[in-house]
This record gives sequence, structure tokens and C-alpha cells, in this order.
Amino acid sequence: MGTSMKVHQFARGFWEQEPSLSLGCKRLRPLAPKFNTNSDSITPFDLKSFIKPDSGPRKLGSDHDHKRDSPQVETHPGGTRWNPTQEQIGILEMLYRGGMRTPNAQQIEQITAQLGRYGKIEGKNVFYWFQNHKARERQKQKRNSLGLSHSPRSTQASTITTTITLDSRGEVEREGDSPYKRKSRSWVLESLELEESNEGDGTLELFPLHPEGR
Amino acid sequence: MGTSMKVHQFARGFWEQEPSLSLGCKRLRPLAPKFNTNSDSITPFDLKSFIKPDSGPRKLGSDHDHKRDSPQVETHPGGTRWNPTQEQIGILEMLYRGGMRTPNAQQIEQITAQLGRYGKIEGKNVFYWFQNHKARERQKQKRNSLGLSHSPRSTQASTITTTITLDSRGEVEREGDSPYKRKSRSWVLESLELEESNEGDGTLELFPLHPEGR
DNA sequence: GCAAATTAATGATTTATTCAAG
DNA sequence: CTTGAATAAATCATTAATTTGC
Repeated sequence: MGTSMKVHQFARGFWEQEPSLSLGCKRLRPLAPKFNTNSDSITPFDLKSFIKPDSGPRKLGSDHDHKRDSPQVETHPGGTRWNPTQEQIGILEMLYRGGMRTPNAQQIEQITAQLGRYGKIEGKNVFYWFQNHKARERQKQKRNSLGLSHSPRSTQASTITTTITLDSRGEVEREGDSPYKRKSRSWVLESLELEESNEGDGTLELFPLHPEGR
Repeated sequence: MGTSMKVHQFARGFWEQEPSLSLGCKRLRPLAPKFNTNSDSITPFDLKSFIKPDSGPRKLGSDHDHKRDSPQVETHPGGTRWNPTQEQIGILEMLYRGGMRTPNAQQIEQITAQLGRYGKIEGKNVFYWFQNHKARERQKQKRNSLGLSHSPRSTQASTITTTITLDSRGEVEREGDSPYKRKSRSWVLESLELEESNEGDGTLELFPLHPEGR
């Protein structure tokens, strides 16, 4: 328990050499009397340790039985993206209409748990769904208000406005009315089988959690 | 897959507390209304549980500090935001100039480990640093090219050419010329001392990892 | 010389845009 | 075409550097 750190990733690194980039980009005000307090045996910063060992690009999504993770290259893993079921979508929309905009960590956790009953899903899927749905609803609305005077083509009639009764006591935030409120972002551990061996070899996956804004 | 979705722990963000006062506040968990999830997965999906329980809507705006120390302060012991030391900045810049743009999970992990020698740092700090630095270098450059479009004076005479020894074997990718490549985002567990078994929620913190793109 | 007030940097979040799988 | 996924741009918020008045 404390400080276990393990990663699971799926990407390759990038070491690009920028020829010019230049611009010293030094801090303009380096005058700060900030000194590192520790001065013990600081290794001279071994650059090599930063080199990407290239080792572990992992696939994500469907995790097959990679007992010993085969150094699978990052080729698109099978079943890459989430494919929501009807129930999942329905619930998500219900929540959305109920006023939920950008769930926080706990909420995502729970939503994911619940939706997991209807099909495979991860926390980040929920997160992304809200992000996308919010954005797209907004842009759809904008398009409507603009094009409305023009061609009443898009049958986007009647916004649902179901206003579910969930006891969102005063906390339902409407789509556009929040002046803006900022909550801090939370970071959430997503999951993953961690039947790892000792030493924290469990692969973890996470997702960020944006509380919402503007 | 084992399909054992392990769950998520999460860490609340830092909520401003006393802007000026410093004192080791214990990290408090926001204490979410996370009721027992062990109610089996047979729950018919309780909508209520999804409603924003509060969990930290930070209305702010011109609002100032309230003195009320709600139990959800959760200020990190050290302080709120990462304050890089000179060494850390130096190394990061070195890496940046060396071509690193958006490190992947492993890289961040290592960088964080190394930089941790010089001061407190978390993985997400590294991640954010690269994001911000990249963006700000870019905008600085743009601003320059616009304002100084006529001065042939390239103030940056000699490119550093330090050519860090990292054996970026064939992995060097250019900044702007990459046609485009997209890799999936990775999410990495950052770590965390989690003590305080508040109903078994270890606080974990993570950071996302973008491979880079475009 | 110090400390409150001001300004400049920059860490952290949110939103908008883009890419591509299905 | 729809939409999940990912990145970049914009924005917010906080800390440091700097200035100012004593």
C-alpha cells in the first residue's frame, strides 16, 4: 500500500530532436532563492535512465491473457474502443438530462460500476462520453439556433427537457447557466487486473476526472 | 480478461485553503458519500447515487477565502502546487531541448523518479510541465515571428547541440513534420502515500499520459 | 531593510478541435 | 456519418518576482 507505482501504458515515446527550437527558454526570473534543500547524494542525473527502454508498449482495452506480457507492439489492440450498449447509453443520457455534466471521480466510479453490468466499460469511457456529449449537444444547439432562421431542416425539434426527478437538490446544473465554477481536477485510478506478482507489478489504468467548468 | 476491474481510488484536488497560512494540515479526504458498493451488483442502478453529491463545487469567481475549514480541505501537506527547483527545471528543459515533447508513461515515471531527488514532485507535474512548456514555447515563437518578422537577427546563435546522450535509437521524430501519428492515451498511476484508511479509500493520484500527437 | 501591494510566470483545468474506428 | 479518443488552445488560479512605502 503506500506508494505503489506501476504503469501500464500504451504508447511509444518520442524523442525528437529539435534542431532549432532553441530560445533558451530560461526562466526570466531565476533570481529566486530557491535552493533544493536536499543536497545529499544526488546523483548527477543519469540521463540514460530516461531513455525509453522501449519495452513496454502495451495494449489496452481488451486485455487478453497476457500472462507474461508479450512484448506486443503497439499495433492497434483488438477491440480498441468502447462500444456502448443501449442500456448504457440510455442511462448516460438519463443522467445527462438529469443535469449531470461532468461527473467527478466518485461519480464516475459508480457510474462505471453500474454500467458495467450491461457491458464492458471503463471509467474513462464514461468520462469521455460526458465530455463529448456535452460538447456535441452544445454545438448542435448552436447550429440550430443559427440555422433555425434559415432552413428548418434539421429536425432537432424539441429539446427533451425531461428533467428527471432525481433528487438533485439544487445541484442540477443546467447546460448553460453556470456562470462558471471550477473544481479541482481529480485523478482516478481506473482499474486493471492486478494479479501481479509481488512488488507492485499490477497494471493500472487510470483516467482523469474533470469536474466541469464554465 | 480477468475482467476484474479493480477500482478506483482517487484523490481530490487541492482546495484552496488558507492562502497564506502554512501548516501541515493533515490530508483529509473529502469523504464522499460513497456508500457501500458491496451491495452487490444487483442494484437496479440507483440514480440517486449519481447525483452530484457536492464533492466540491468550487464556486469561486471573486469570492474570497472563507474561513470555514470544511472537512474536505485535503490540502497536501506541502502545499498546493508544485514548485519546481532549479535543478528540476534545468533537467526538464534539457530533456525538452533534447527533443522530448510528450513523454509517455514510462518516461514520466522515470523522469519523476529522477527529479524527485531534487524536490517533491509528482508525475502529473511532469506531464503538465511538458504540456505547458510546449504550448508556451509555441506561442512565444509565434509572437516573435509576428513582431519581429523583419529582423533577421536570430538571437539564438548557436543551438545548444548538447545532443544529450540518450540513445534515442531511431526513434527521433520531428516536431512538425510528422504527418501525424496518433497513439492512444495512456494513463498512469502516479503514486501516493495513502494512509488514513478512511473507509478504505487510499488516495491515489494519477496522471494521464499523452503520447503526443499531431 | 522589511512587508504589503503589484505584476509577471507558470502550474493546473477546462474547452474546443481534430482524428479515425466502426 | 456517428462518436469514442486524443490533443492543443484557452483559461483559471497561485506562486514567485518585483515594486513601493514606510
